[in-house]
Amino acid sequence: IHDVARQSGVSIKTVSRVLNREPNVKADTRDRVQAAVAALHYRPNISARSLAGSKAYLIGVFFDNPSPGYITDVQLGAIARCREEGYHLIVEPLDSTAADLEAQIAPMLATLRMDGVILTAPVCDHPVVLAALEREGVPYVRISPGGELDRSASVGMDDRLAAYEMTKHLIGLGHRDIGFIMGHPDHGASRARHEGFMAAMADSGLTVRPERVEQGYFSFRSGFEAAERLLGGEDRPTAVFASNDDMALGVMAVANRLRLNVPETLSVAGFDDTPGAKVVWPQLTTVRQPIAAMAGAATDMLLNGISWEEGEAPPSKLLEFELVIRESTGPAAT
Amino acid sequence: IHDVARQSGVSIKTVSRVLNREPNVKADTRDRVQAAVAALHYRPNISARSLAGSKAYLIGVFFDNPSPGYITDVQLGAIARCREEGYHLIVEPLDSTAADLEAQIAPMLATLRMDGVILTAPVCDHPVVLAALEREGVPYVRISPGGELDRSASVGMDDRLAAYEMTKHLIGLGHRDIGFIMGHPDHGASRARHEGFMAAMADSGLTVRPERVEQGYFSFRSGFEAAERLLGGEDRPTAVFASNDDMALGVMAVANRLRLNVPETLSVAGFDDTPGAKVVWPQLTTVRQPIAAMAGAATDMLLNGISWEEGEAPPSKLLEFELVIRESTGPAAT
DNA sequence: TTCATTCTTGACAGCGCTGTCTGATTGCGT
DNA sequence: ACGCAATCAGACAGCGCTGTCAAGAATGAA
Repeated sequence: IHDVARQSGVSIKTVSRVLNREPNVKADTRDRVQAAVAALHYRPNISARSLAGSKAYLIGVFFDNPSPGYITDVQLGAIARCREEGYHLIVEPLDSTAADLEAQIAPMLATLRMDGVILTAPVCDHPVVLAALEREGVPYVRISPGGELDRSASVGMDDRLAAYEMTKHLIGLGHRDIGFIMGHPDHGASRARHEGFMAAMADSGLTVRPERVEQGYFSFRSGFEAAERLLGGEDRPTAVFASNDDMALGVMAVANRLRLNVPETLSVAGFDDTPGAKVVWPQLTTVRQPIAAMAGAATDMLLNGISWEEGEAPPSKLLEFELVIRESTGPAAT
Repeated sequence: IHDVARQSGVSIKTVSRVLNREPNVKADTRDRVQAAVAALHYRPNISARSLAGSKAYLIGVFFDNPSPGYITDVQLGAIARCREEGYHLIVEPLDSTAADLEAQIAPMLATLRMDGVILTAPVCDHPVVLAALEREGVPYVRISPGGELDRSASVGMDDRLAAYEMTKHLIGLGHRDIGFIMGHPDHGASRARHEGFMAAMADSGLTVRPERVEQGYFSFRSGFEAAERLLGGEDRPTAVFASNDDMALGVMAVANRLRLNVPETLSVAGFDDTPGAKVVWPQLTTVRQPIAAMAGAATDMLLNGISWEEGEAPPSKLLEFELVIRESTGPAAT
């Protein structure tokens, strides 16, 4: 507080200056102030700072019930960057199906005056949420948005390419008849993954029978049910590629029940590399998303200030994914 | 802001009074103010409130890398209560093995001046964390603490009884030779669960051979390795009770690999009822912890103010658990 | 009716910082 | 030496609320 100013023999404004790393402070005075700060264990009060200044030192993370592993990773990635800059993370789960979404979010935005918010699927594509954010003038960056890429900054990965490569991996193993389980239609990544799958099949001269593509919803149960339809009869694919791990786990469960050996009789591939992927036997071949890194990059954008010219594309960043080949995929049965 | 006061023809102090539900405001004026608030979409600024007043409207959640499902549930449970009171949740992952833990936490406590923090295992038993909290005078409540129950308020469940009942369930199924995998020694619940197991065995006149109790660390891998030791030889138990689901999943993986049918040849029981429990086949018999409810109760305590007389026990709340009997346990092979 | 008591409201200071502006000092070219 | 620009430091107001206190209105008892 003022004690620091007194102890180092400067005005409180100068203390404020060194705390905020403002220019035009002699190295000598800066050192004196920093010494006093350390000696007195002084810590600026965040409320006072945000009231007086323009920054709130708060970053928000909005999500709606995606997998726990996903959101934990996002939080960890974001926090790591926040810490370095003295920011803190506010988490706000949203119910995107609620009728009063607007009423939930608008007051929060107004009271908190956060410096930015990170949006994950599916709220990152929810028009009400985006509109509220824009109206309140809160910068936001979306992680893996499903569309309107030029509406805001975003970070993500090339879901299409990842699905393409995974499909190619399966084809390389000799699979010709591959089942695919789509993700939740509200998640933008679902479409990209589906496209990647279709493209890889087409590029390899393989046709996909319509009944080999099932709609899923990213949940274990939906994967389970889709797999029952896919694998129930005599005429079944030799591999199934599910749009996320939870659904792939559902496929494994069905395979187990049907006594189809994985990977000898049936190969199974997932997407996301959630902790669950290593928890089954055999362990799941999947795609590793750099979730924490994406959240970190999003935080960086927010912290550094995002802005772009009218008519130009907003900043966006595509991070590298990685195919994780484990035991659940193998050569096609001949 | 002031507009509300003007529009409703009262002073800004009166507006503040109705906003804070203070007594001694005529119903008539209150209605007028509320109408103006609604009309103007006025939302009080949280920084100004906490700077001027004594509340920060912020609750913290500290955790160190427990399972994602667990911390997500905690957050959800806490947020639900926070929302009703206009509070917000700050999440702070901690690295309890870091040497500079103190340096991480003290500044944060001082700058944020949170109204309370919720501690989960294992940080809820970390002396440095507790000391820092007490020094800064920040109220905290611990979820499932491992000891020093009279040091702070806490909420939890009866881990010992739950383990006791699960063991009885296994015994009731005819199992006499049961393996047990202990949890992480740093987590307080581990000891209670172990005790419950031992007590149930003893009460049923069963002896536990030392080699039937393995040390685990709550991770899938540790469960996997413990299970390899437990099930590797010819002389194996007919059931394994793991101290949490992740380890139980490890047991299932080993069973799968060893071609031991679950539950015909081997029964497996877990603890926690994480999402993963339903994701394996057969689905896991486990104990459901009311995690969100515990976090909600903890939040309630913080919001209502916790205090207790010197010499008395601090408030604490034990919530109900539930045995979830699914397919992974069955009659002992005869 | 009168006075004491309670209820209801407003004026005002100030929470702990930062933004702005102004003054003091320094450096450098000539 | 002098002047001008660049650099550094301080005074001061005020961010948007709440706490305190005191004044005015209403109520009830005598």
